Amino acid sequence: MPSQTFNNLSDEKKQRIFKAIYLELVRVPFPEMSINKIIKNADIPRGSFYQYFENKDDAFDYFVNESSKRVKEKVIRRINTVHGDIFELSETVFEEIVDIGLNKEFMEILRHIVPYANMHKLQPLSEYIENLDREKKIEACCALGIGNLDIKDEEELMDLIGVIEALFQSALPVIYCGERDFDDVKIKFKRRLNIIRKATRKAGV
Amino acid sequence: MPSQTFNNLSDEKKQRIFKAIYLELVRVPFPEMSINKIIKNADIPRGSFYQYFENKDDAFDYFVNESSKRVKEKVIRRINTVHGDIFELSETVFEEIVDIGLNKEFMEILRHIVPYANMHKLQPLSEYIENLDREKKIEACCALGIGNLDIKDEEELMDLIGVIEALFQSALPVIYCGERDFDDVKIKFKRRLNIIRKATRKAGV
DNA sequence: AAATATTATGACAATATGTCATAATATTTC
DNA sequence: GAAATATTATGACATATTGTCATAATATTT
Repeated sequence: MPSQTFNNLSDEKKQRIFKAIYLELVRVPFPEMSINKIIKNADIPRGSFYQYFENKDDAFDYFVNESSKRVKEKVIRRINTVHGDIFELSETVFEEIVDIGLNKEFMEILRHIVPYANMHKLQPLSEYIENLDREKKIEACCALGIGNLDIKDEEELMDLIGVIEALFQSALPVIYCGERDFDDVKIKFKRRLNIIRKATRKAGV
Repeated sequence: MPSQTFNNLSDEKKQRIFKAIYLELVRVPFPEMSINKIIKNADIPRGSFYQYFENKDDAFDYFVNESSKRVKEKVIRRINTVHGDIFELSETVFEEIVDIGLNKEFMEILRHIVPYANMHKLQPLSEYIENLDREKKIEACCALGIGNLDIKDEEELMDLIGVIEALFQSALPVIYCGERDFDDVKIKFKRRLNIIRKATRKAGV
């Protein structure tokens, strides 16, 4: 974790450092990420870097967390627009993420990050749900349309979300690691999602 | 990919180098893996290493491929012992893999490898099935008990296997990255697996 | 045995990382 | 508002790492 010293920094400086790491990770994959290049990009002395971060991993962690925050927020906001169907939500979000691949710079940085990032950080939905309090949780379940599904309790809900997120996890690297046919990836994801959909369909509906 | 020069090497030497990489990856996670330590372990000069492998990644790739070969073979053999139930097969294999975590050295090396390995290489079943010829494929489907499931064609079969492998992918890092309660992990996997099982149950059975 | 191809070798340049003593700046205390 | 204390900044340095390359050793072919 970044040090308290780092957290105390002005937003401008923090932003500058974030941008510097970003630039470096557009250039090379994480294992080749150079602290020298980062401090040069951010225009801070070497010693400062080590006052802010424990080491390379720490800086990378910070960067991934910070970035995943933004994705997470996007998904959370989306929950309330695609009302009442967790599967439709998943499909939409997946397609959006795939389409990010159309942006060359984004594609490149994801290719340089995803294989090295702790996958847990890329599971925004379950983390979000788990951290809600009871009342908010029920609200979220409504928004996700859980009521229409054959799901008994909270445990089953988390399982369902876990399975869907596993599908994300398994499908995304395919793109960031070379697959060119985005439509095919989308269709494949949809088919797999349908298996889960089928499993949670209420009898007689 | 390792060079032809490397492939031409005697089995003894190849084995020595494999072991040297193994030792290094027991010591530290992939990003800190030191070529210096490897050549010292393997007792080969620096120049040789670079004659065998392009770079660090290349050596790591070789190591992961070589290792995954063994897991793959184990799974393939298992297909023919656990007859007629792909879900039971999955469950058994999963439990076995989790129990590997009981061996401290294994636990450590997996922790140092899994997060950095290309996950595709850890999907032995779909790769195996896809590479079979028509006749052998039907045979394998029988062994896996596909006939008892609500599956129409080859595409649906590959989807099913894909989903199950996604569950593996998503569950395993949990162990190798710190989770201590192995039983809980197994139960969670089983529950998720049951969702898929439910989805592929033939109507009226 | 000469010629050719393959493999082995380790010194080297270039670059990296993490440490540390010290300087600069803020903040608190009296 | 000056002294004392805490926080942050700084860059030289020791140490380590990577990938290259010219050359030596060994195998194989002619």
